[in-house]
Amino acid sequence: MKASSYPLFTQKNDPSDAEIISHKLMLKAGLVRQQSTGQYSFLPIGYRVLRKIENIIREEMNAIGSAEILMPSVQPSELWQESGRWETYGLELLRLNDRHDREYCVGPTFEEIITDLVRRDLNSYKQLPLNMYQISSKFRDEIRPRFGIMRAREFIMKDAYSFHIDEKCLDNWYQNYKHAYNNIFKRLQLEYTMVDADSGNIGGNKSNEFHVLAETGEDDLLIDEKGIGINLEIAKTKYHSDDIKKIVKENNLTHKKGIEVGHIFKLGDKYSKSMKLSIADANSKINHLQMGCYGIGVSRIIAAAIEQNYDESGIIWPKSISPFEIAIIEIDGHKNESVKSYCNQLYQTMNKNNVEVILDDRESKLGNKLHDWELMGIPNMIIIGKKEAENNTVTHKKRGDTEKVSLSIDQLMSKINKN
RNA sequence: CGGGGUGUAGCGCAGCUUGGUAGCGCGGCUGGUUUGGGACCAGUAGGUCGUAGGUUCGAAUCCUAUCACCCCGACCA
Repeated sequence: MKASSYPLFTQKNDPSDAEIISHKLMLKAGLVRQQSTGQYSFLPIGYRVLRKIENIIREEMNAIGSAEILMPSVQPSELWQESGRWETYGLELLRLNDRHDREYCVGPTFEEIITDLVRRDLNSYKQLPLNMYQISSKFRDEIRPRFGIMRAREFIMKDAYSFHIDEKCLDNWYQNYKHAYNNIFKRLQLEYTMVDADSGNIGGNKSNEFHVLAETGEDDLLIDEKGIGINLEIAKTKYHSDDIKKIVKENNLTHKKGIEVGHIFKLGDKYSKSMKLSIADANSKINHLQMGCYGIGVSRIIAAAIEQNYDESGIIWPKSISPFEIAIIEIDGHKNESVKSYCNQLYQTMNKNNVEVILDDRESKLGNKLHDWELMGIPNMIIIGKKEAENNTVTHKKRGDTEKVSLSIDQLMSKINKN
């Protein structure tokens, strides 16, 4: 990509309607723009980050044998009436009618759709277990959306569903997903924790939450040194406050704030029962299927990652989700043909080596360009002017470092390949 | 839904109390001088002041209604 023909939307002034740092920086760095309350468009830089996160999730889902699908987001009321949630889900469910006055809702979650999908096509227990996931927008008509993309009405979620002949199989797969989730959050390079949790409106009897730790988190967590812990809200329902104090002392737990970015549930037969999804097992005994569901707030992870990684200059992306690996910053290329062609050459080399690079060939001053790429959080900046073009070197500056290092192109490439 | 607040140029804001037909900074464009961390000078474009109605000779300003957005709370991934 070349910046001269790539839509960037950085701003110099702080946006007025943002409170928390991630929201401010996402607007300022031009990752998103608000469309209406709780709804955002992803601009090129923001969408690249989203895609990076999606791909990590995809790889780990595929690795445990969960298959990607895509389901329609406008869902008929009949299925929701069958599960009982047409009544119980409340105002958060956005309902609408089509031209024939048939009732629909915009999917906040997809248990009904996938249960219906599976019951139509499942013929034998031998086809089990089934594991499928999708990455798509969900709509929840929140009472009060806030903090930008953190609590949006329309957001991107990965939702996986599993179907099993018995609880033992569900338990195994629950562990598989747990494992995959740990891999995902490790690869995202975020400081996170997994806690026991309540399963809320979704139902079932066992669930775990994954939280990214950040000051601005909305959840209160009690965590030990290994980063394992419990959601305080859940602890309160299970224990008396005196007992909680005792547990905190005995286990040396500390209070931290978390942003919930993942939640996995054992649903049991909640949906298979209400929606009549059953099958004969090896003994010809008819069983309701055991189900699990596994969510990750993909778009929320962007905000969570920023809450955890920023400084006064802007975002500092973990390498795994940075929109670009490297920004080549050309100094006055429009006035200096040798600088321009030298940059171009380096840019081509990087492209050939599959380095995710953007060449800043805009007619703008060095300071402005550096400020932009620091704001956008690009981990590596390569500065090239007359000096570098003449000496066949590059100047490398890492995001967050103050000093700049002069390198040969070979040194630079091997440095990149090492990472 | 209860409480608080804000809508004026692409972004950030002033003007409103005390009505006289809109201004500042940043950004944009043009020209020149600069040039290795947000340059300077000159010029220039861009707003029916959220919307509708009312009061008035005259409304960004006063009154009424309405919409949108932000923050706190209940709720929630």
